[in-house]
Amino acid sequence: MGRAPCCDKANVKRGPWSPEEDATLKAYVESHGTGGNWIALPKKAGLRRCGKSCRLRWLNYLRPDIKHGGFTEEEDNIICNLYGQMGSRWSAIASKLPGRTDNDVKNYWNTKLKKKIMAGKVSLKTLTENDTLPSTSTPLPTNQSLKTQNSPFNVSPNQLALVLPILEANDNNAFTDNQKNIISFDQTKHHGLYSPQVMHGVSQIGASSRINNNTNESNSNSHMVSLSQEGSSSISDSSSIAMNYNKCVVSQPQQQQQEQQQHCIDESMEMLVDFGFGFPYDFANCHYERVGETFAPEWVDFSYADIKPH
DNA sequence: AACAGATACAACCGCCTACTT
DNA sequence: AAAGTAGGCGGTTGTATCTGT
Repeated sequence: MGRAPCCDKANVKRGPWSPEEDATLKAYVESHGTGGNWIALPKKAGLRRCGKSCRLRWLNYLRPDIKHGGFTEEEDNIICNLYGQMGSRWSAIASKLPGRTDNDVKNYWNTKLKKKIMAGKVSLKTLTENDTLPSTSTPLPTNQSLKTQNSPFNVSPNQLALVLPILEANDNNAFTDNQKNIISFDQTKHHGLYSPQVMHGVSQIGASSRINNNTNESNSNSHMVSLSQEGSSSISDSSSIAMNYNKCVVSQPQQQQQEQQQHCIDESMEMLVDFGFGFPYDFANCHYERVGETFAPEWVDFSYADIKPH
């Protein structure tokens, strides 16, 4: 049984607010305050609206100090920097922008700012090894700790995305039928889509061998992307877990090639994972190299951020 | 002028958390 | 301590408006 609804949906008005409703709510809140109880407020104010709806209307639209539209360049930069540091914590980001609401910032990001970044008009702060992660996250595990990680359940959600593929790496059946509702896209056609500003390089889990997909041993350039939203026409930022199973060559530094040649050709997993950071950190392309019986992450390439299928 | 598709943004939904009983 | 509840939040949807054909 689900949770009880906050109001009687059949008897409350929904949809856009009329000027009269706005005036009623504004007058009531200005003269009485919210009373610390939004659920009871609409009845007291004489509105046929859900309390949550009233709260949202007040906070996002009617509050006297609200600014609408016309984000400045300075605000763009603040949003980009904060997003780079904390991801899609819109409320926290909006709190640094006087007069802006979380909804406003979120909409602005989704409809305009993201495109500006992709066009290279605004740069996004890139995490480096010296940067700290958002305070709500524990640091990403080191390469070593990931390799020996047995249980994903004592780590943060951000880490979970990194650990899950290891557990499921050998098991294509770990994915549900819905997840196998797959769009394939060609890496070679998307490799140049991202702007230089959008995260590429190697994550904190450490750099090592890079996998060369352009060799004959590489059996496919086709990556499989599972959708979390059936029927969606594009991969959303929050789509999670995609996979491809490849046989490919691991490039090694010249001097090591001869002695390690027998290890150079190996099976690897490549995965698109959701780190929970939101764009552009989603869709890191994780490469996993077989180590003994398990797969261990070798490097993470963020260059696939925000790719779209064709 | 009419239509289709894209865009912007307001509003809703449902989950999570903190607080109260 | 457990259960119930409201507030807060991020993700998603609905719809009005804009733009291109």
